[in-house]
Amino acid sequence: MPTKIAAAKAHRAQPRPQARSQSASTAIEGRKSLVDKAYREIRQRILDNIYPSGHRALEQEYADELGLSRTPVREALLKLQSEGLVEVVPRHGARVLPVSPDDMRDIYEMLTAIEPMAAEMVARKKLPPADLKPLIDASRDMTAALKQDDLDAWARADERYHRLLIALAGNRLLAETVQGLWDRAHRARMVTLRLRPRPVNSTQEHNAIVDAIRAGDPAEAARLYRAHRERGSKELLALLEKARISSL
Amino acid sequence: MPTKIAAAKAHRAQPRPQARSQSASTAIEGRKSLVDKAYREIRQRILDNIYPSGHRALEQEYADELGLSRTPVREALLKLQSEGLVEVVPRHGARVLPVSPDDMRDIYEMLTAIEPMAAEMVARKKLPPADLKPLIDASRDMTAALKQDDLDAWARADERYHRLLIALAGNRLLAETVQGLWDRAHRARMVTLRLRPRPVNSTQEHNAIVDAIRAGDPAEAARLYRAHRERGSKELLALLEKARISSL
DNA sequence: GCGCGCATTAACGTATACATTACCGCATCC
DNA sequence: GGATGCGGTAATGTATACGTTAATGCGCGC
Repeated sequence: MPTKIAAAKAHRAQPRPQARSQSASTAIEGRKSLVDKAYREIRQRILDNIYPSGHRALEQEYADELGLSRTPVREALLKLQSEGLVEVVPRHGARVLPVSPDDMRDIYEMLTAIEPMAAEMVARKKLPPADLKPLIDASRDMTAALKQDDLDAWARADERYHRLLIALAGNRLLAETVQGLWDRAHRARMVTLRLRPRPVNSTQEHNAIVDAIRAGDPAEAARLYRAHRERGSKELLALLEKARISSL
Repeated sequence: MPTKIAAAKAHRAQPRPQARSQSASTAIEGRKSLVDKAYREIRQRILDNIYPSGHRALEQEYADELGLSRTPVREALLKLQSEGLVEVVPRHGARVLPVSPDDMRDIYEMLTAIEPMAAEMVARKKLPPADLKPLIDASRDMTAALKQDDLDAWARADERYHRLLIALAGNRLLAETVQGLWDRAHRARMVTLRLRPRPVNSTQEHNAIVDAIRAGDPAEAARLYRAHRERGSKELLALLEKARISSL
């Protein structure tokens, strides 16, 4: 076997010196992989609009921003692409995908199909009240947030409510699919949150759905949830249209 | 800028000499990326049962079999994981995911939620008969295949029917989601195809759904489709249970 | 004889090296 | 003036290097 000599070469990228072994510093808390860190960080920045719709950057640029090498960043971007949040274009970097009203319509059609089914399944289980407690809490938090005009808190409780409900259905595939759809629609929801009247209807509807579930009435739970989704969807799309928003 | 010297070092891994530049040999035909090659090859081997359900191998082993390095293989495996075909377990390699009856239940619950919605949307469109022609053809092919006891042809026409119907709904997200679900369930469907009575009901139900769509009756189309899915799902799961099939 | 802990090792996660190649600008030609 | 082709450059895709760590087996203590 020939001895391999890697000759010294000038290279394009500036020699970013990088602390390699940081095991002593981050002791317990930072246990996750760097792929995961990159994934979560980039995802969060997209959802928080730090990387706004259309934002585009090269793999190396994301890597520099996060203090990582390209490898984990690349894997994270591929995952985000599979979830529909970014688009990786070979020589142009990864672009944060805009969401058009048409996209929103598609997303809400899917949610209108899936979420009522989840509610139906939960109602059919006739769960003990203890299991429904977190759902009821979320519902109550929505009411409270609304009373204080804290729209962000309201939105958080809303998301929590839906996430809990979906989880109770006991179908992981369904839960993950719905979560992905919510992620895609997140920015649009945040924008329209302040363009629309106070979400009093939504909050009442959530309570009604919980009631139907507690009563063990699957058909009614599904019907109410579907009505909830259809109303919300219609309002949202009308808002986008009225505000002449062509993409978010 | 400091000149960087990479010193020659001994390394643990045996030096698997690898033809690096093969641009002259594979001129035109092999245009795809190696990630894509790995992805397609591994996927095909899974579908062809060359890598049967439960098959497990290390990244390096897949790489050796395909004559690639770990990098593209790893990306391909991650993609296959996101599609639900394999599971990557950190120190145990990538395992071809068995599909359990529980998995089938989850998949069919999703389909039961989504597909009736698609039928409803199609019915609401009141499409001209010409657009429904392919659907009707597929339906007719199913009847014909059944008459000839050609179960494979029947299954193909069945898949075609559903794919067409889904496509007519005009929601790409929905279509892709459903297609992914069908793919996951494919192996199970193929196995049970010959364990069950001739699918006479299915075929009739398909015709009824087309009729409802032609009549422009969304509620009825959805109702029929849902009934179709629920019956099919129940039959399939009962079969798996009776045959004591714990995974496929 | 059994279980616990340490050493060994190999698989992975990550960083880095490097060849290829698409893209961009510029110069030349029509 | 505009199109076209060429060279330079930079971004990617892939290979490889390498540190960390989980799994495994063995020895020692009980």
